[in-house]
Amino acid sequence: MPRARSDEKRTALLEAATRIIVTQGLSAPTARIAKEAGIPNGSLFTYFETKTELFNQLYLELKGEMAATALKGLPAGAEPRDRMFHTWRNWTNWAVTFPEKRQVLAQLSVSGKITAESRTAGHKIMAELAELADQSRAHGAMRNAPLGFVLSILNSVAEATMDYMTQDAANAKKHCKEGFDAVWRMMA
Amino acid sequence: MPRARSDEKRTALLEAATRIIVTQGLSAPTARIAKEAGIPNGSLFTYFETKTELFNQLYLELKGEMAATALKGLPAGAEPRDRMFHTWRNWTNWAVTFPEKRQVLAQLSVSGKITAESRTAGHKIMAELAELADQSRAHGAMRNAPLGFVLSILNSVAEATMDYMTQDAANAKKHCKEGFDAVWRMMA
Amino acid sequence: MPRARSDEKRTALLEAATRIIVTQGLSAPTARIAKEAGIPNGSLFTYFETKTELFNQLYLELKGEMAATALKGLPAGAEPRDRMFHTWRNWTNWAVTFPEKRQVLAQLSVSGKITAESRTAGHKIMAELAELADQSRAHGAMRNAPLGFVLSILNSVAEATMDYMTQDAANAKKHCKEGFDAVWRMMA
Amino acid sequence: MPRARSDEKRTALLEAATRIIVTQGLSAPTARIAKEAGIPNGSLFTYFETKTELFNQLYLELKGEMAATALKGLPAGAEPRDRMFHTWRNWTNWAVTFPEKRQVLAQLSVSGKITAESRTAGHKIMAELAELADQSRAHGAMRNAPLGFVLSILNSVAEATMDYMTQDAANAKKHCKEGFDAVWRMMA
DNA sequence: GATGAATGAGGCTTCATTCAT
DNA sequence: GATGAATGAAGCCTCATTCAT
Repeated sequence: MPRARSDEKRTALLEAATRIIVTQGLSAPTARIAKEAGIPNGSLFTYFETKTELFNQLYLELKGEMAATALKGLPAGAEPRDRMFHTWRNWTNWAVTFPEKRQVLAQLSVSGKITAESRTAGHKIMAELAELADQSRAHGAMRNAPLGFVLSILNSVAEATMDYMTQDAANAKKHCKEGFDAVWRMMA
Repeated sequence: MPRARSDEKRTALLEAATRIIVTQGLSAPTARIAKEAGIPNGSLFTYFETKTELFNQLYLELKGEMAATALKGLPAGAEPRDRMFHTWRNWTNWAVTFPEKRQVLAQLSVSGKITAESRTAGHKIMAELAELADQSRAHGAMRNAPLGFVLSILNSVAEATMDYMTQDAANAKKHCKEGFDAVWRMMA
Repeated sequence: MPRARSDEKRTALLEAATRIIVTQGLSAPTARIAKEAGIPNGSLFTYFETKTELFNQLYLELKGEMAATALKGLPAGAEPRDRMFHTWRNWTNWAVTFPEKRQVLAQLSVSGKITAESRTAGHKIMAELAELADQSRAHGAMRNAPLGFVLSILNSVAEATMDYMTQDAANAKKHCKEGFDAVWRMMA
Repeated sequence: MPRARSDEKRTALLEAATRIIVTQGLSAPTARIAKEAGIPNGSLFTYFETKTELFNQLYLELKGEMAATALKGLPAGAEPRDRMFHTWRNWTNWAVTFPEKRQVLAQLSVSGKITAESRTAGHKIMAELAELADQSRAHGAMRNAPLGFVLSILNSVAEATMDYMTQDAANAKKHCKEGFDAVWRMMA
């Protein structure tokens, strides 16, 4: 694929896709996405070879943004628990602030359209978070469980927490803390 | 007296749908499903008014089977922890034994095609499990958290556990136990 | 076709068809008509071999009712003009009283589903009216025009009059008279 | 620059529709129409959003052509009667020359698929003819009747005349004259 | 490169009619 | 005879992708 000319348009397309997918699902027509981005339908394929390719790039984009947000300002020398909580708070806040992004990421993840390469790349993006989790559980109850399992649980409790924070936004902070405490009890 | 509506065909259709959706996703053609069930395409619509209706009924069917399996043989007088574990084992085993059913249920759940009515009915089906969870956390760390939150976490850890049991079937039993211990630590 | 058992059901079907066709057009499903008549869908075909056959019989039924109403109470010894007006009034009043019947008759007439036999039969039903028209124009301006042409004009002006009477029901009587005067001027 | 929308194809589609509707009625498949126009089935929908939209545009097209033909070469300073007759002759001749167009226009008119907008637009197209009729009846028997009523009658007698001209083409000219005389007697 | 018209395979659903019960 | 489930052909429309301009 030749380097796309305008990065602006690429971004516009990705953002439009997010907005459209939230309301119409993954079966939303590419033409609809292009229109939302203010770009002619045919041009979408100058930026993404296929619809699937668009999905994969969007997946990576969202995952990257999520990870970057989660790890932003991570206190270097702090205790594991504090570092983990810092990340947890950033992470869940991102999800509450951008519920559409989270929802689209979830849809893409189960779509069957995300390639193994994308998933691997996605994991790499989350590597730092994985390391953090590994340190956190190093002396705890799950010290001998497979790390993948721990991460999977961590992730799923995070999802449940985000759900609750979104649903009951007034007490978001409290649910965030509760979720974290639960996770910490479980793994550390 | 005309031919009576055949429950066999309905079931055949539902089972065929499960098999086809696993491999082709929710966008699988209704004609493909009908063919798999050995039934003419038009007849699918005597049993389900629309494709979406088929999805909703399949969702309820699977959820029902899952709940029934989870609660089967629940020891009446036992300790909460034992009752909970009994259920947990049944539940995760069902998922490992019928990975396609689990996968389809997951796909349906995020599809945006499941109506609020179906979701409510689905919750009702899970009511007994909810009660069990409520008793389990009654004196534990999450005694004051909203029950919905607890259930959500319970469910998401179960999902993570099932993933791992399926992935590493040789140690399924161990992962089942680990998952349960983690959950119990969290809520009780 | 064997003589249908119940004339009541036949009539119910014909009346239901009229009601349904008004709102849904001739492409209304036979099942919908049967339902409206309170009769099982398959049974419709006990009374009418095909949908087209139902249309043809309905056509004749409506045409017959229209003609019978138009000629009811025709004063035997009166002047042609009076006889004609009597008929005209009955005719247009029928249309205003049963606009659905008139509309359905119109739809059927242009549908391309009415057989030549039905049309011929329809003309026979209107024969008396034709004779009346023939006498009316016998000494008038159209005395040498083909009778068919005269009838065609008579009919089309009647249609226009009915439209106006229906549209402006408050002055129906006036429009009825105006229409008749116009026709009379034209043919007599 | 992309391919420009081709007016030729649009016209081909409209003409094909006319030909097909004459023989198969309004229920003719869009695919059949596209094929007749030598255009792929999907492309029909780049020119007309829906089948109904195609019908509405065809209706307006035909009505426009009819009106334009009727008023062509209208003698500016002539007597009302002459102006009216000029129009009448053009009008009925058009119908005899293009019986399919007339028939299709009739079918569309009663189809229930023509929107109120289209009808209004159709009336506007006929506005000049309406004015002509208004002048013609200004001092005649129908001077006090609602103009709409007069137009309706004018139109229906025209239809009857066209029928007869088509049916008995050898005497078309005579029937044309007879029809006009009848109308003139009626309104002027 | 940018544009948007063009394509045609394929999907969901409808429905007249038949026929098992 | 009465019933309503069964059938499968067919219709309208959608849409990812291509390509003429």
